[in-house]
Amino acid sequence: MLDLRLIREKPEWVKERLKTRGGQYPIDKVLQLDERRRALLQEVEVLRHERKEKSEEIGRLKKAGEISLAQTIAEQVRNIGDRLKILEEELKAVEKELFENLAAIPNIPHESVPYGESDKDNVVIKKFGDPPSFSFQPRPHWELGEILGIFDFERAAKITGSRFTIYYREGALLERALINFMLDLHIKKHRYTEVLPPFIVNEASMFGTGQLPKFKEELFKLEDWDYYLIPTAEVPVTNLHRDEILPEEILPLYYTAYTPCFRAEAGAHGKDIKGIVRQHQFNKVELVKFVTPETSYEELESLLLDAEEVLQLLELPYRVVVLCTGDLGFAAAKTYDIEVWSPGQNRYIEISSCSNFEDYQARRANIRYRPKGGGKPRFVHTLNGSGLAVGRTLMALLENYQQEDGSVIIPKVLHPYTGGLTKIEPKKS
RNA sequence: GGAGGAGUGCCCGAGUGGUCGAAGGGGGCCGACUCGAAAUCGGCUGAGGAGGUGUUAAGCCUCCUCCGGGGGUUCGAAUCCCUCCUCCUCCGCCA
Repeated sequence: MLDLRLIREKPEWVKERLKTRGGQYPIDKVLQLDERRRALLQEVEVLRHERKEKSEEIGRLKKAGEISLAQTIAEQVRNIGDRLKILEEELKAVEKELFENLAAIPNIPHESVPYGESDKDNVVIKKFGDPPSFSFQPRPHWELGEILGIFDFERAAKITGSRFTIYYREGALLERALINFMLDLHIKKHRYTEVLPPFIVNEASMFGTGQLPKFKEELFKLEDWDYYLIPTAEVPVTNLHRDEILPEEILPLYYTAYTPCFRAEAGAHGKDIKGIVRQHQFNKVELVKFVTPETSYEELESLLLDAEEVLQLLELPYRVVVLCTGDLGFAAAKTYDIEVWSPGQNRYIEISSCSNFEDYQARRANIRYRPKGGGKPRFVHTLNGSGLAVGRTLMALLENYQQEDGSVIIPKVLHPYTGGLTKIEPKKS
């Protein structure tokens, strides 16, 4: 949520900055409702004050035994009450509409974000490693999965439906190894605090991070409950501190969480239908930070490096792009995507998204901190990034470490997590 | 799932229709005492919003809202009624 005061004071600047995202946002509507709200509020407050004073007067008169005078005044106050009721209802309606419109406005892109209309305008800012060269035609991971006997899409479709996968043996082991490897790296080396949150959250949490109300069609909702399956650990972890005032001394807070993620993938028909790239359920290790406003852009850079290190240690080639204004997510002010190289599909595929939300989520979720030495609470800045999407990491690992016979070498850093397994051999059958 | 009990400020805790944004205590901050500290004494110490003053600052002033959430009764609600949520105790069930 944007600061209403900012919109009130610099409407033209806000409009101009939001124009870079493309799309239409109800700034004028907000301004108009804000004005109406304040006019009504003043009227209401005058009446409330009058009612309060007269009610107190009645109390005094009754105590003094002036019953009939008290009744006369009570009659007057009833009239005030009737008028108030009408005005308060109108005020409430205006506030609701104002809130809804304000909540529909996305975050303002940071000034360092390049202008652009779509993902084609994103800018590559760094590359790590070179795509490996193969003496044979590298296979996509779903073919390797077949050879190795570690994926089962058919039975997953039977049990649930499309876009679900079953992992067997080394596939399941490797997924588990990757989760533990990533968590250990972030916990021990990068000093994040491990969290294992609920995978189902309520509506207020979804609102806090910006998934609701606008992106409902991308979520799985539990029938007859106002509960949703999380699309990312960002939701429960950022909402850890919803409606809290944190002492500045404990900032910055770093959290890492492994969770499954559930996404409806509405509007993705026909996209990435093969393999494990786009699933309704996938595993992810997430990084979340709560920081002071002054440090949030440095924190974004270090968050990105923390995520990148996973790929560096796995020796998987990747590049980092900065999302342009037109491709930026709703709540983000700036986002870096990490894209890993897929030899089997001959393209870079997004494996992490690291964003600074500034105070946009903090305002929606009411997450503040008390400055050192006291003073008014201020909104924190929140950040998060994948560290990393586990399924896609497994995909990259299979494709980049594949051998001609379909076997796959397991990189050294994972050996402590695979019980000594160093290579996956083709299934004998 | 059934039966009871409870939710008040940073924490504990009083308040059951009128001047209560809320006694008292703890904690924290400031000051006095002290070479310094402890103890003691004094003062200050919730959040949000609207308006005024001020350089669209700090500060100051006036007012409104908030005693788990929402709704209602009343001239007036922390206090009465309804409803939802959360926590605790007992029973049942269960991994």
